[in-house]
Amino acid sequence: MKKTFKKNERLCSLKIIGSLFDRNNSANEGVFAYPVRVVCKSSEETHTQVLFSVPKRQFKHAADRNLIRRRMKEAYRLNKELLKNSYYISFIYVGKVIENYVVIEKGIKNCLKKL
RNA sequence: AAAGUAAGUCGUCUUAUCGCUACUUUGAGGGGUAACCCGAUGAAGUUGAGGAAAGUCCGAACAGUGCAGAGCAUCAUGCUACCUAACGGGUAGGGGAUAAUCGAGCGAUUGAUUAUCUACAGCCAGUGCCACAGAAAAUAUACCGCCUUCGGGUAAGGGUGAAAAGGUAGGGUAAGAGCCUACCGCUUGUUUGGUAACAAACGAGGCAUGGUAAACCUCAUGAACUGAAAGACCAAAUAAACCGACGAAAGCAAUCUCCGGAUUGUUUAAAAGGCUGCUCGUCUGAGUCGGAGGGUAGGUUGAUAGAAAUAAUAGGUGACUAUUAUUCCAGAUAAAUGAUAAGACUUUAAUACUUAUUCUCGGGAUAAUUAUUAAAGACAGAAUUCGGCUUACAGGCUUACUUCUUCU
RNA sequence: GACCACGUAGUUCAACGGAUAGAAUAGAAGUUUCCUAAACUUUAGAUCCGGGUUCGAUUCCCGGCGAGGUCA
Repeated sequence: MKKTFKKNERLCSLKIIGSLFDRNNSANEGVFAYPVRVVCKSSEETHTQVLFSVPKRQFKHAADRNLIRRRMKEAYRLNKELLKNSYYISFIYVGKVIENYVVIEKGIKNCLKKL
């Protein structure tokens, strides 16, 4: 499997995102490994679709949010062969400080292993 | 040479591997009669954040709505000239305030230099406010005082206060007072200089006008409103339904007719609505307004060749402008510029070596050079686009000024 | 992206340009009680920050900072 991350691997549909964050939907499952929280559900499509989110409440500056999102994206790109089935996944950063790349990669790896 | 201040300017770099955005070229194969289309999480190449991209404080472009027009309201600005597409921005100039230094005069006051600041139209159009203190805070009906012919006259003195009815000196007077004189200040007229703000000179007025307009307000100038979630096109979806309130008048003509009427057209009237917030006025006119609810919520465009950038020359004190040449320099949309490794550069700290200075000469302290190790490299991320302003910012460079030290 | 309002004691709110910035609660100390509660007495507490206008600013003006809200 090639280590690419193109447009069709990203989760863009507003409807699916809405259903993913609907608290009443029992199909969603959650996984946690510091500093990342994962909300996901299984999909019928051939590719797994992913979104990354960093809360504005914790990180005020857009430059910080961009940095964290890019590190998470990189970690997912290099480790996504760990996944067997296809999912809709949202990665949410819950750390209070900006962690370096090693810590974020460890968290993403653990999440993907649990799935 | 160092430090500080001000202005301007730059604001990390190189290589490798993996990956992202856009564009160009290519195309295993598939579809189609053909033109051509699709196209491998294909391949190759080029390209990809800022001086503030930020705050959203001003001004425009652009777009929509509206536009017979008039008035009012509302908002903004406010010394002068210029720059500019425009501006509440900038440049140059004028006036003013504060502080320091050096002067002139008995004094009131005032001249020069330097630095900093300056929302700097109008309280002789009107209205309001001016706590406490003080006799009095603006129409001085005078509290004490002074004088008196006992009717009154009088603002010279009265500790206050941010502010007290022009000031200083002299004359004058019953006591006083611009009542009079000189000087200073103020107001005002003329002339001269300057594009103008304004300045200077020569008169005139006895001074009438306390402060406050970042108080209401007046005057002048400007502004129609909304804001890319604007707007245009394509696709998809559906509901001309439901509930409540208000309204649906009359004439003529044509058609249909079960002769009761119904439909359509037209004229007048009218609920209501449009025309920015209001009024006048004006237009449309059989539906209008409100509630609750349903559906859709994808794509293309707007949207990146411009009041563009760079360089040279010319004009201007300057902001800036003109001409010529060259260049094409992000275009994402749940939102592209990243990760890892190695190296360079800069800064800081520690250790070691060497040199210099100094001392209580055991050694220590300070400064500089070199080497090694470690840490750090700011503020901050395009979202339609420009011109400004404001704010954040490690460090480097250039220019000017000031201060002190060393050397010549 | 565009736009709109707000900031006062620990908390919820007041306050014409005139000051010792007020009230209710919460806090602290004391009185009362065998102890606690209630009650009473006392006390310490704040104008988001920096400039300006004014004799004087929580209030007026400008700039920042913070925390909110609206839109198809």
